[in-house]
Amino acid sequence: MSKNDSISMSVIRRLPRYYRFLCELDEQHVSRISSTKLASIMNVTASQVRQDLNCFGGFGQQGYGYSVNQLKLEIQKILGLDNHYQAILIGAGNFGTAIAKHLDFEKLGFSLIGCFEIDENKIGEKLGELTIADEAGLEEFCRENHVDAAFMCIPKQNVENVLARLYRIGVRTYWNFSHYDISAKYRDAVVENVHLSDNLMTLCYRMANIEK
Amino acid sequence: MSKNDSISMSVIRRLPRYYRFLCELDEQHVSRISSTKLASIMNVTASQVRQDLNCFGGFGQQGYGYSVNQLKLEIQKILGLDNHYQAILIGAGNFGTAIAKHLDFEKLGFSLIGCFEIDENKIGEKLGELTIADEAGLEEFCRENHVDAAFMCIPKQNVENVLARLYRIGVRTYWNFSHYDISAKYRDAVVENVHLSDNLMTLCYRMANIEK
DNA sequence: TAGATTGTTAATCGATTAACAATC
DNA sequence: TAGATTGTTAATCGATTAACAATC
Repeated sequence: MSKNDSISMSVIRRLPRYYRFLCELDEQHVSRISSTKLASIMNVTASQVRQDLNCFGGFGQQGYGYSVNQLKLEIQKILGLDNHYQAILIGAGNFGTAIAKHLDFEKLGFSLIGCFEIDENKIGEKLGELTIADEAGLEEFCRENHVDAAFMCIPKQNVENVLARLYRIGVRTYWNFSHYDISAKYRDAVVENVHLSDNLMTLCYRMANIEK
Repeated sequence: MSKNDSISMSVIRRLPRYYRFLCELDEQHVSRISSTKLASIMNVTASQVRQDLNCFGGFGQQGYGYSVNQLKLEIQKILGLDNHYQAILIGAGNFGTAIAKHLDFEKLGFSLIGCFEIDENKIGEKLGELTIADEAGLEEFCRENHVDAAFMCIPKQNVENVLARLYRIGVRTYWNFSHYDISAKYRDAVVENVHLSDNLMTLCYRMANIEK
């Protein structure tokens, strides 16, 4: 709605960060903030704050600034965090478990409704509210439940098989922790990759090339 | 060395991805590749590949392309992956454990030499080769061992305390999984953040705004 | 030599910052 | 009204892409 018209990815990827800072300010009962102050807290320019927010509409008020709570809610709506996209976890290893236990999916736009494993020893165990299910039952589950997204927490070599099955049955949005290149195989898939080792290599580079 | 002169972060952050693809090609015994082919595999432009690589020197050969193995080794060297930066893990919860078990630090420029926890139930347990130690012994450990970096895998509210202690004793490079804003507090710290929930929110946005 | 492909310069595109008129 | 601060346009900066001469 409002101004939209395909916002650039640079802006989108900054939104969660705005959201985090606004949530904090809100918790601290700060009711209004200027772009200058917000920018200084976030260590960006005030221009950028105003430009970014204005992609979606005029949330501020001249001479006053922005209402923290209102702006927070606006960004929440823009990000779609009020959704409950039904997601399943593929792989209940250390990573899958960590994610399931530590992220509050309901506040991030998702509901975790299933969890699948190949390791027989884990099948049947509890993971929070969920019972870890046999990956063999994946298709059946997806037929009986509407599944919007899959969180891929399995090693690269196991991705190809499950991915093909998920794609075939219509699950085409993935949060991918593996190094399997999902987008290369399925051009129309919506994929967000988390490449931890890439991130660590960047840290290594920076250590090896101590910045000015 | 060679051409350096402060390479832009956009280029740096692409290096790990080049590295991954080159490692794969190398494993598949592909010995040479042109910028055009590499670009098509990686779904980027050939121009970008050549520009990026040329930031560091002329690794290719006109009319021939690039030697996969040589290029891989060059990038490895540029990223500093041959280092063994001594790192400690702060927090042996689900995340810390997942990271410690799944990442091959030695191939990423690091050696994990210690692991600290506050939870008494976990202290003394094994985590791979390491024994989980009492966080109280952090300073002593850092005095006895050279520590280059800390992997922060503890909840936000616990970061402030440990961080101050780490900083005081001279550990100023952090791989940060928490939402604590390390750079705001310590401007000279070298920090790489992994904000999983930010990433998931971005996925949510994309689902809520299904792209063209 | 002819063909291929790099290294590199120049052109384009997009993102960030600065400036300021509008307005609360 | 005067002061503050936005929304928005224009200027700058940086990153990406295109083009092509150099050269293997």
